[in-house]
Amino acid sequence: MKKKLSIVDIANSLNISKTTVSFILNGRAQEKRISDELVKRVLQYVKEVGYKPNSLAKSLRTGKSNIIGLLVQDISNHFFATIARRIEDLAYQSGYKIIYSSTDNDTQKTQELIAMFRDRHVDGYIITPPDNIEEDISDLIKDGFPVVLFDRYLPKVATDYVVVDNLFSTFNATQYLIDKGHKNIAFITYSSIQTQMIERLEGYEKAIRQSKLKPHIIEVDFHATDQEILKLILDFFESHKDVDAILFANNHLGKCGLKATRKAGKNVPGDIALIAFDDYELFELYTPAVTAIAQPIDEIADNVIKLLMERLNATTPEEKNQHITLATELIERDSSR
Amino acid sequence: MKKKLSIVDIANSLNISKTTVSFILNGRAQEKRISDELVKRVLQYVKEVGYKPNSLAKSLRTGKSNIIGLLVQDISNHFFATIARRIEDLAYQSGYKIIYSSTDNDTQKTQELIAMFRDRHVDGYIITPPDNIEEDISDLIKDGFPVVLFDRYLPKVATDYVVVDNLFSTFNATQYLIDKGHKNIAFITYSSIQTQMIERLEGYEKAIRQSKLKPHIIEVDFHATDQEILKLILDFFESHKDVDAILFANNHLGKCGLKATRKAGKNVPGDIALIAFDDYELFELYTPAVTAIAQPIDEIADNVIKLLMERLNATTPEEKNQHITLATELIERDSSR
DNA sequence: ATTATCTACTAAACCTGTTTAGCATTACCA
DNA sequence: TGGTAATGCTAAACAGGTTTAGTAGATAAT
Repeated sequence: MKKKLSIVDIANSLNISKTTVSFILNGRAQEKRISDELVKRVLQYVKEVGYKPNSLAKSLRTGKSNIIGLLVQDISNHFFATIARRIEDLAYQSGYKIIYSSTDNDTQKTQELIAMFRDRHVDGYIITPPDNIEEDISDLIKDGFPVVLFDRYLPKVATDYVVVDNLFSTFNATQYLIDKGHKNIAFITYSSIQTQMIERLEGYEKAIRQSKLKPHIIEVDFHATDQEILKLILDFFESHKDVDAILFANNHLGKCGLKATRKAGKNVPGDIALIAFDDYELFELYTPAVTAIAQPIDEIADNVIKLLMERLNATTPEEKNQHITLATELIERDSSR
Repeated sequence: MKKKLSIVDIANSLNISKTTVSFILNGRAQEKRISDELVKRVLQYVKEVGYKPNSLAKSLRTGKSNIIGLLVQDISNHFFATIARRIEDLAYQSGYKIIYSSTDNDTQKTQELIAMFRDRHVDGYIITPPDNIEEDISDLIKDGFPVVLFDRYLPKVATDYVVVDNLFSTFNATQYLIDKGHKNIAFITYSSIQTQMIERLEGYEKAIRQSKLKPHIIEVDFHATDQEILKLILDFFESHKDVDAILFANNHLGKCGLKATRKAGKNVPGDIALIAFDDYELFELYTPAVTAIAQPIDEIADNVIKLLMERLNATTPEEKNQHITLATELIERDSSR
């Protein structure tokens, strides 16, 4: 095991001060009037022996880490995993590393994770905020950390965010079902105060209201197991035999919905039409293929990173916040034809 | 913004030395003969003002970080995402945080990531190794870092690992198809020198050989796109009309296989029976439901963490390595009936 | 000749903890 | 009473970088 070299070793080997080495390695040679000849000699030697500065020491002194903290609701969920993956790649290209973790929508866990990230001197934050986290996020911002939210935002917190046009998406999907002649359209969602969920509900309600139809809303507890969700939906089928279409507020509910319709022996779309929010391969390959509201995953990731990089590279803290709302796409498939 | 407290602030406020504070906070009060009265006073005050030691400074001095580096092939793949999620939870319970990243099976990227992890003073490593990474992993081990591999292992590197019984799994699945009367069973895999892939191929070949059947093996390049894989399979269907069963070497190939059989208009399992390695919800919900070799995801994660924790807590470096091989389960569904 | 300016560096402080070595007191013992 | 041991705590070194403040010597300006 070759012992790791330190900047002092480099300085000693070249008989110069570690200050000089530090200046050169940080590109401040010109500014500090280090001769070109010495710069070349140091760079050459450093390359030769493969010296890499200890980033802990660096972070300790500078307060910067070149690390971005990414907090998603659940990394094992396809939507978040894919976005996380792309964010990771993009950040990497800009010289940043990512630390990520799942919040589980658990406020306390999120608080602990934020504390850990702060402690680790993370440079910026990308977060899908759980409930009641406003204060912690505000503190981050107050303390000058760049924060970008996505998927949802916090109305009471002024910060950058990237979301999709949830209200229009469900309005449009519901209208689509109405246009197909469906009269009893149900909406299955989580009971949540998060913006994306509220907006999706509003979009549904707006379309239903406009057409003077009767709303059917099932709210599922966020911590309900798949079994419980399944049972809830099956019970709903029992008590609402007239429902002829369902809109699911996210991919997980959609998946449970598929299980439920199958178990109930419903013919899709003959007996009942289905539309899910957030497309993924299951909906594409399922028989019959499921109509879905596809979120622009790559675009979301691209914009999140773009906003964060702008803030990280800004010399003065930008005062006004940027809010990006992206369009979704209704992908029509067999389940709603 | 309240400025972050340092151990010096604590010491000054209490008019004692920061050494004393450090000893107390690290539970070395008894050993260092600090009076119980003072211990109580310090602990009380620290709690009161909410002081948390700066972990960067701590890591810099001690060389320990309470962070585990997790390198999986692709975090957006369901199998890895789920394992990563569970590993994260388990590590968290033991007081460790996880930094994870995707290797993409790219050797150079993996080397860079390992360098970054080392640099960040990560305490231990969990890795699904790509090709040609033997030397880097050996270096880690030589330098005393706990390393646990999973999903595959490196025959030339002596370390702990957790894998499944790949050979038996595919042997068993192939035999299952043979018992059903299939005569022309194909195996679709990646051209890979990784142990898990080699073993899966061997299991298939062994069963085919025992029954004196003719092997049909398609090897797909790891970097092939879904489109290319699809085309390859469709071409294979064209040129091998007699094939009546396919075993896929992993979930992604299985997914492409579903698309292919659908596109080719094949009746499953009438025309052709399918079995996929590595179960997930798509296979469960697809019509017809796909028979799959289910890996014990939770058990894999549990054992990986168990092995790593044993090494992390060991006072002396354990000489002999532990190799854990877990059983898979063949989940019979419609696609092979 | 003296002062100012510039060049090319560097010593020492700093970031925030941990760890080593050691220093007063008091207690104990012969 | 003098020597040893135990008690209770601390100063300073250390981890490995960055940054501030400054220095020695050469050149230019007054």
